[in-house]
Amino acid sequence: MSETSTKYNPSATEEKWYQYWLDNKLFKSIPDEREPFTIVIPPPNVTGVLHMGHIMNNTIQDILIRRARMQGKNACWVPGTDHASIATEAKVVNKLAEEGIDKNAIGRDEFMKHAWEWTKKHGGIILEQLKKIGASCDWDRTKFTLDKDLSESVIKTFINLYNKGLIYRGIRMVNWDPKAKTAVSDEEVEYKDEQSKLYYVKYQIVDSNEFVTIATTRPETIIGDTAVCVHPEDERYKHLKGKKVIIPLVNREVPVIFDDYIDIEFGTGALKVTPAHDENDYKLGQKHNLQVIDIFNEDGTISKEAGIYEGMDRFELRKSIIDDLEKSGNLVKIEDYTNRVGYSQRTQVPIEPKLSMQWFLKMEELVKPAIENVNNGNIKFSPKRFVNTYNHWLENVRDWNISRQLWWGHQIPAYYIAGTNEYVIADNIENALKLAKEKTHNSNLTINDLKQDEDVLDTWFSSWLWPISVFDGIRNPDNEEINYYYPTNVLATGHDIIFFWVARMIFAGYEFRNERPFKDVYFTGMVRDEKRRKMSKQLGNSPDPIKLIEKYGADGVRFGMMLCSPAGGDLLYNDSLPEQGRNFSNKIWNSYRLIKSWEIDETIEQPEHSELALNWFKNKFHEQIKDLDKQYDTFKLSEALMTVYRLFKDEFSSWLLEIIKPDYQKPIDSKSYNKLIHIFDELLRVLHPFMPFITEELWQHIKDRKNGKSIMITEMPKPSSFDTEIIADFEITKDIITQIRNIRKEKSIPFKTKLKLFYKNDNQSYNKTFESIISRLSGIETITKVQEKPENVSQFIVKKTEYFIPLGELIDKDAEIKKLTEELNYTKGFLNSVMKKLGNERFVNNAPAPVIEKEKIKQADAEAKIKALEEQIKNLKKQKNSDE
RNA sequence: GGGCGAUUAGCUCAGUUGGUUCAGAGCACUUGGUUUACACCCAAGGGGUCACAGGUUCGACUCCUGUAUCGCCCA
Repeated sequence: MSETSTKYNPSATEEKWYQYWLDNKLFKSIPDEREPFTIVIPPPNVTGVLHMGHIMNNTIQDILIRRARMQGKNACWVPGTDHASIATEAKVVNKLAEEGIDKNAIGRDEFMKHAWEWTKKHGGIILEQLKKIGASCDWDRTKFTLDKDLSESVIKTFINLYNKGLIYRGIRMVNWDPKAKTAVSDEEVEYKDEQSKLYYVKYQIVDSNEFVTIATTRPETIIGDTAVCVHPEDERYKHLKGKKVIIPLVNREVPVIFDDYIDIEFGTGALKVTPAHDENDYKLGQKHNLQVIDIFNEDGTISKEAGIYEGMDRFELRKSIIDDLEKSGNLVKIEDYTNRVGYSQRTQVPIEPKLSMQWFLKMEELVKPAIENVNNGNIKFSPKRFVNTYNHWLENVRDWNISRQLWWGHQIPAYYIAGTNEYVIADNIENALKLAKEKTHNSNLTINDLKQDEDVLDTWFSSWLWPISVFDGIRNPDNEEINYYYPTNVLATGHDIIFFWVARMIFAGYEFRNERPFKDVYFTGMVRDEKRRKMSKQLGNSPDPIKLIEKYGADGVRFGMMLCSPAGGDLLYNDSLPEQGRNFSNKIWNSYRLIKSWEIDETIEQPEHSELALNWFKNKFHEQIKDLDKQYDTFKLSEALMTVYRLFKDEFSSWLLEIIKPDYQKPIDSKSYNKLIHIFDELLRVLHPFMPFITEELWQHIKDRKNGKSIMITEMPKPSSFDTEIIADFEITKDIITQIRNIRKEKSIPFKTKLKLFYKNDNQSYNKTFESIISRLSGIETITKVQEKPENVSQFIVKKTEYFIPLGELIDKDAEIKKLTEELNYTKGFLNSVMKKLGNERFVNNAPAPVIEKEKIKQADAEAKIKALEEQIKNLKKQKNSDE
């Protein structure tokens, strides 16, 4: 690209360098003697598209992996995708529906063909998009959770856990998604507050004209009622002991039962009991031996068992049944009521609690090492507070429903034996047959007598193995790769999947490797818009990341995402973020242009100011990268970026370059130039993890680089010792320069007009080191020490030194007096507060000596300053009077 | 209903074991600038009773208790 353009053009360089990195296999990792640094990507849904959350999450991972690589570690970032059972199946079902094809009509095998076709067509797009932001994944390692090796790992794991007695099959109350027609886990249910109604319905008591009134939010389920329950202590209902009531409409007689589970205060104190469709009712049903009537089909329509309303939709039923209850005179009243309704996370339809035959994984023992090792710090969470959430969940976790009534996924390796109630668990049908023959003692069985379970495993039952299975550590537990790369170093993921994924990976790690899966977990927040709303397609508030990259450059977008994403906190996105990133890219670009524009002259001496400034910057640089390392190590990446940003923009561009910059059309000495190039090189390296493309582009430009070389594999600058005094002195120098610039501005004195600077200080603390820099940056021709203040000067004080700039007639004495008086008053107030502290006997007696010492220094400084200010004001007033 | 966390400048956030590098950063804002690297720029500046009320302490943004508001997780 043209080096003369004042604007950096990202699109021209990004593709070039990404391809260069790929061509030179710079992302590739194979085990060697170096220390490994491993990250496994949170696998996005295979048919998903990149959104802002992915950008943030993967930028973080890329920053960490690029830094590790530059620290000489063997950095390995494993990419891949997740088959996302329910989400992908839903997409394929929809697509087929549009073509008029019904899933069940075509059957499992045919459906799977369509699903694979869909996956091949849409799969992997997201990985291509990740390349656009510069993700340095080892693409040769790309995995998919339905790959042969990963699938075998899942099946092997299932068999292993089954044989250990940790997996069982049984009828349980599950969260039923009537749209996807599958059970979902507790974690896949989202609860929402809803304005609904509380219906009061009266049930007639058998052999009586009396009624009992119950309150319910779900009148439609009364057709599945098998009891009415009241509290044993409730005086209102004691006479109902041993009685039965008649369910309206269905006219079934059911018992009145007594249980202290009932909340006497709620509604009428009488509860209808529907064991098939409510968790608590189910428990009551078991306790009191109640009949269970499942009134719903798997699609949410009314079942034959209900007796009436068969085939009606559940929402239709609610309307009908209210009408019917009203007609029959059983509806007493309706009240407004707010209750929480569970929705399926995937399909967003209300969940129906339903009894169903499912496979479960026992959690109790499995989670113990997971709790222990997070709490003892073997696995660190950033931010720490997520440990509480994590503990709370694990301590109350219920058995994991791992079966799904879907086809897209790992089919459960259970084989039912025809003519029996037996089944066997095996990795393939041949082995299943062997086991079946043993189990039944029937050697005549054939494959045709076996039928594999129709269900597939929960998607998370494959992703919980991800850090192990991508290195084939399940099938070959002692292979070189798993031994080298595992445990991984950092997991960077959203806190919304702490239970779904993070916790499960942790206990999987201990169960299958007896080792943590990662050392650190960095939880990211969610990307929201400025109004804190979630990014969503419906709201249209989610920008297309690819368009952003085109507009602001990948580096600009990365910069913007990292500018303010505290661990665990949400990122409020708006376009000014990548805009800042783009502006910064441009700043870097122009710094390079400036340096490259200079002609180098070997013969000229290095000016003093350049030597001093370069030496100062070296110290400043090491001070800053020490902070930087600390920020990285504590995962404060936004702060780390800010450190680098300010180091480059303020210290390097605004101070160092301004000092070094030769006069117009003059050459630069070669010594300064070479040092500056070295500094620029180091800055680019420090910047590289955040902004990989522009840093590569410029790194390749500043010197001749051999083909195949890359900033990616250079060494990250390491902090070394630095001189704090030089840094502090330079800060004072900046202060002086700023004061002089202010005087110029106040008096409208152009920079070209040279000024003289005088200073007066009675003590010896004055440091002359940076005088040449003061001269250069503030247009001062001489700096002279004086014993007495000269006349007609503008003045200021930095530390204990007074400075004067003679301005002749430009001096407005009244304004000077006013300025000085304001400062005097402030300093007096300050001294006052210090004296108050020192006058407090209890402070002097109790505070530690260094603290008191500091206060005394403050006192002395303030007193000296007050004295000087008073002197100055007095003199000015005297001069003013003599003028008049 | 239970738990966790927050409340600091107009906005988004830092503030590490109580004490002058503790009231900070970036953006935004105001003012000035045709200083030939960059207006996607430079320089300077204003702006906060650290949610509120108590307490501990010589001393509290920091520790404790309570109140209010908000957010998240779980039932």
